Amino acid sequence: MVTIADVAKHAGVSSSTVSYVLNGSHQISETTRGRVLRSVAELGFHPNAGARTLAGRRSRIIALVMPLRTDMYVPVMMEIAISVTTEARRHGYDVLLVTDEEGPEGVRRVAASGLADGVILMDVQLGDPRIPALRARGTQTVLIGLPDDPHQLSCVDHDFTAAGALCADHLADLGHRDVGFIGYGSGVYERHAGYAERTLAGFRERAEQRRMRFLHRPCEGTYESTAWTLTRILADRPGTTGFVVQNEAAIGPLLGLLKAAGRSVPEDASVVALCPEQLAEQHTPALTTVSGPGQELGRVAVGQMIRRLTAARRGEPPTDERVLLKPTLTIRRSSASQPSPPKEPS
Amino acid sequence: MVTIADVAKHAGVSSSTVSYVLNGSHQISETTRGRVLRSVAELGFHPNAGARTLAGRRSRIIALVMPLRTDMYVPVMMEIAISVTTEARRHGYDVLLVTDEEGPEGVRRVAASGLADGVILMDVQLGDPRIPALRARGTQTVLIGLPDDPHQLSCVDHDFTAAGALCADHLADLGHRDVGFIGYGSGVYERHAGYAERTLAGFRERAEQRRMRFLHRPCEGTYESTAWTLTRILADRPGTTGFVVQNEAAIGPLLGLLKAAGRSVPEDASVVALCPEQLAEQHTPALTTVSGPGQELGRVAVGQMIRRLTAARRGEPPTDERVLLKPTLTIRRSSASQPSPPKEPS
DNA sequence: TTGTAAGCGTTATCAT
DNA sequence: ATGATAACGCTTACAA
Repeated sequence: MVTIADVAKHAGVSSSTVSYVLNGSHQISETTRGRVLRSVAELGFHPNAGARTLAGRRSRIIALVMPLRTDMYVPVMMEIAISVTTEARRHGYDVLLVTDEEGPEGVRRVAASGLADGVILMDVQLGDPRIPALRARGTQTVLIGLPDDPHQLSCVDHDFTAAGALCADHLADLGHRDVGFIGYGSGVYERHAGYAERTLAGFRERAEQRRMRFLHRPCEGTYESTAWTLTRILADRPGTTGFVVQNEAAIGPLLGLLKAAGRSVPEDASVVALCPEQLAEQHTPALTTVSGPGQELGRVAVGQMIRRLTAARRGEPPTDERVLLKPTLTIRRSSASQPSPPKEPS
Repeated sequence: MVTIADVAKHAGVSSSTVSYVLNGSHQISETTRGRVLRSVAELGFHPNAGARTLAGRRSRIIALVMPLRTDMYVPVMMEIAISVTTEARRHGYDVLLVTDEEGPEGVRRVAASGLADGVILMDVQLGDPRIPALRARGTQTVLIGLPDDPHQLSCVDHDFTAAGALCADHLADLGHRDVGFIGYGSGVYERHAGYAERTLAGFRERAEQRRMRFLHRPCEGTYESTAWTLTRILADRPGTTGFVVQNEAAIGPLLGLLKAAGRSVPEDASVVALCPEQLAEQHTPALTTVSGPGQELGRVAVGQMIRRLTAARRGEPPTDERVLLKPTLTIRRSSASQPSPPKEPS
């Protein structure tokens, strides 16, 4: 194994000088700097991670905690994991994957052992037990998702409220008066998953402002449950012409069912999907979507973490940032204006 | 921070004794063992990761290298990542997520710095440049996917050949004579992705044995490409009654198109999907599938890695294991026997 | 069975 | 701008 001492000898300097060059922690003359760097390359030196961590009191590792539960859309989680990893690398950090199978003890372990310098938590629940544990330790924490109490941590999430509102606006703009909101399975609402509740709230408020009537129905996403959901909506409000779908799994079934019911999209019914753009073109007709920037979530989270870590190292109090990413409406072919609404008394 | 010395003092023993208890590396009397463990719990001691790594010359971290490219089915990658992580934990290891964005340099860095004790590579390509780098360093390596040269490493994969054969057998058993194989996009075959080629080869061989005729057509998975693929198959072989779909994205479109074409499933056409069980029930009719155990892949890979690491630590040469996981045929409602094949001259 | 002490390879402090 | 040197907290021979 080639050590920093080997490099120092090869370059004819002391090992501290090598360390300075590699960490940029001191001013070093261009001459020696060049010599050191050449030696590093020539010998193929890779600083020992354990020694660095021990001596420097930081691991340059960020822990990313993933939910085991997968009612969240899996490709989205993956996208976040990858963007977190690549962004972390850009800042010289590596990412440790932690599942919450270990529960709160897992994050405690990686934080307390100094394995990770900070923790990014995905899919935060209301009253999440991991958060007090991290706060107590003073561990730098970033949340993807919004907590009840954002004190002492940073967080970033999609602006689901705005996403819901955007759906409502779009359908209202098109002249729809009665719309159905096909949500996630009821379990998701029972756990008070923030993304589901906020989307619905944003939609509800805007729908009311725009004087649309709407029915919200949970849906598990199977063909049968989608059929049942659609049937109920159409039974309760036969005049429904607009649909918002949040459960990705229900999109395919819904389109099939509408066609089967003789309602063609977008002529007789408009569908707006709350889903990643990527899925939009896989359906027929291509879906009008409201979606947030998936990659951005990971990038922003890492940025927040780096800032916290940097501040903490300088002895400054980290800033508790709170970012909501604006969603985008992309109009494709599954939504169209509702040409002749039956006249009704205002 | 509470150190091993604190624990030792609190328990009235030496720090090595604490270490022995925690690592199980020596016989320790039950009495002292109990006392040490109690002190550990009472003080909330978490051994410092950096120090352990430095002194023990191992990090207890396994690097998992994920492909950035996502033409592989994303939920499957996620499933592997999670099963690798949870299984690694059961053996006292953590998992470092590495994307191959850094290229071969990434794995080199992680291995050479001692950040990770071993590397698990997903989605291996023929002639993968990362493998020689790892081999040269003597880094313990496990592949998920089959390499051209399995020398000095272990590997595990689904038995795609068997999966292809299973599809052929099932359709042959049902009496189908003409079948269409709807594959991945042509890019996948051009890169010679092992899983695609092996599935097709297994299917082809068995189909020939069973005297079935078949057409293989690549398919990008969009509705349009699926329509085009189906049209071509039916134009070339109007008598086609069986379909094998490997591209998950094409399943939904295919079912829709068959229905639209007036061919009901399974009465007029059987569909067998090569996909995770999870997807099977989301479609109508529920899909007959041939699928491999997703979780198992991660588990086996970690098992292989642990064995390699253990052997290496003992100075023994690790065994180069090679495991292929048998797929399972699950008959659901999308396949049925072809009742009256038109008589043909044998 | 338990204790002593020598590393492990860096970083950081303090000189120069 | 560079160099000595003392931590950093644990593991592991070796000793007792």
